[in-house]
Amino acid sequence: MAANKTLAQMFSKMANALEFLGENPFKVGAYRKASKVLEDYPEDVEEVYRRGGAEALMRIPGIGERIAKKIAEYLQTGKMRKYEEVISQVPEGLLSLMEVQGIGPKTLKLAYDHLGVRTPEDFKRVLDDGSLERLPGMGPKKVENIKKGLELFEKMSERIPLGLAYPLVKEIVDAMVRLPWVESISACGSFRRMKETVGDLDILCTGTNGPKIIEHFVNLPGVTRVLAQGDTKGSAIFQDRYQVDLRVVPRGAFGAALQYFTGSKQHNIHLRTIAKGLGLKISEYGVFRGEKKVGGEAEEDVYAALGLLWIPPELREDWGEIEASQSGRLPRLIDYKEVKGDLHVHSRYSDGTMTLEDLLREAESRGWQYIGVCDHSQSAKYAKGLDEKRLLEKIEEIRRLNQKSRGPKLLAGAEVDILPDGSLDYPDEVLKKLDLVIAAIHSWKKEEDVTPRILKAMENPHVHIIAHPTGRLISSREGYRVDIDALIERASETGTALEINAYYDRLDLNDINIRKAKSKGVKLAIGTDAHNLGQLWMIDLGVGVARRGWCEPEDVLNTMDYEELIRWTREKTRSS
DNA sequence: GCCGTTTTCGGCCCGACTGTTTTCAGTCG
Repeated sequence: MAANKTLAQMFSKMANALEFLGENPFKVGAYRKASKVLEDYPEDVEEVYRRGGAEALMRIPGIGERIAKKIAEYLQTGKMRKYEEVISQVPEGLLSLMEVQGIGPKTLKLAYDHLGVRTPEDFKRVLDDGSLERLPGMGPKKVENIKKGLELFEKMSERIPLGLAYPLVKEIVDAMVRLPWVESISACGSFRRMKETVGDLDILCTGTNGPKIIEHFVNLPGVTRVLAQGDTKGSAIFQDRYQVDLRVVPRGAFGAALQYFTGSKQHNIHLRTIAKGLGLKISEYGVFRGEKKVGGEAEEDVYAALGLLWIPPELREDWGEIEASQSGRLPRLIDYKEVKGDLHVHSRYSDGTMTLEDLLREAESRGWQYIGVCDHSQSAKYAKGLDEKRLLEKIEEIRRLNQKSRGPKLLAGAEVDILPDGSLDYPDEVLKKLDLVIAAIHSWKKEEDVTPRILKAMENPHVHIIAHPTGRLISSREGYRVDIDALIERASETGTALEINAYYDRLDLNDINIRKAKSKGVKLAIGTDAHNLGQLWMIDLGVGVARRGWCEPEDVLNTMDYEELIRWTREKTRSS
């Protein structure tokens, strides 16, 4: 998939450069769209091209004849003449400033033409020495705004893992909903879509006293800086890191505004295009036919006006959900409440802090039927992996507790290392005694392709699930080298489930790969990988990405009852 | 540059906000 990312970056840079050069804005938009599409495209374009040439590339939405040709040129020669030509006309470093709030192509061009600005350093200089301020169309306020934007950019340039923002947003919403003036409130944006990382956090509410609501908001505990405070909009930085915007809208427009601010941008553009064809206009204020408002209080209005079924936020990426809604083929997504247990946690036996009793109590309070206790295996020394003797002790304790428990049960499990030769870290006689076996790669050599190891592990009938299949960490590492398509294929053949590791920094598999796996009939298993009680809530993150991957209840093991699940594991072992 | 049950040409989502202007340009979401 490396080519997808590289090409996406090239087209994005070209879009910026062309915009700077004053090209037709729609051409700029076309490149930008192509970039976006490639970035999210679930298949390797190199593969698409190999299979069907430029023709096949053109079947990707947003890729036409010209861009397909450019992609083909790049894949064949490793170069793209048009790219080099365009980039050579602009100072590359300067354009990176376009990511800063308040700086756009026109401002950069102005500084470039009049002041000879060529680098970000040049730009900062003319910002400080007053020469930018004196140019036509500029002024003290604009300069001040750009300075603020730069400061903010340097401090918070990276996107935030969803799981870090999640508790904060819940807390803010909980605090706000208690105010007497607030009627309804909801987070929106990529947060509501459960995207694995989020940028700004947007919260929307209706109420009777906008100024009061905003005032309360910017004074919440945790606010370290107030960026804006008006009658209907407030913006604040929490904990020196999270920018949260709150908007108050009229009750009659709540649905339209929620739809609008939830996005994604591509999804909304697509909807508006359809609306236009029907002689309707959709905005954050409602659905309009001419001057007449025909809907907007509920989000469903917006979709209904276009002849569409309401689309769950997690699907709104313009990945085919609009077409699915049109034809009545939207998936019946797994619901957050349908999960009956967690399939991957660590107890005190290995490197967790929870006792087995803690886990039973936690399961009970969550209304779960089971928790899979999957401690590390013997070669995971760093994580206090269990040797066979300790493992047998653990199994015994679980059996004893289960007999006493009239409510939830624990599954005697293990997260077994896949050794360098693809064999497992316990012999089959031991694996046989477990309810649940999750196999995982935890150590690999740099540059090593671990695909053969995982494929071999899947041949073992005792393995039920492959843990965190790609090994990526959202904030810090790309993951090991692995052919995910081959994994999915073999998982499908052997009936092995793939994990959706719900730990906030993993979310592995991710949405795109989940959707691929689902389409091949592979079962998914959600596990939080929790090591303490404060991490089990992340199961919701796992369900969120499962929903983003179009999962229905029957695609996910965690929707099974306890007996059903045990039956599935035994069946899996027997039939492989 | 893309795209087509309104078009192979002529559209392309669209409104708010801000600041700099006296009617609009740039930027954002």
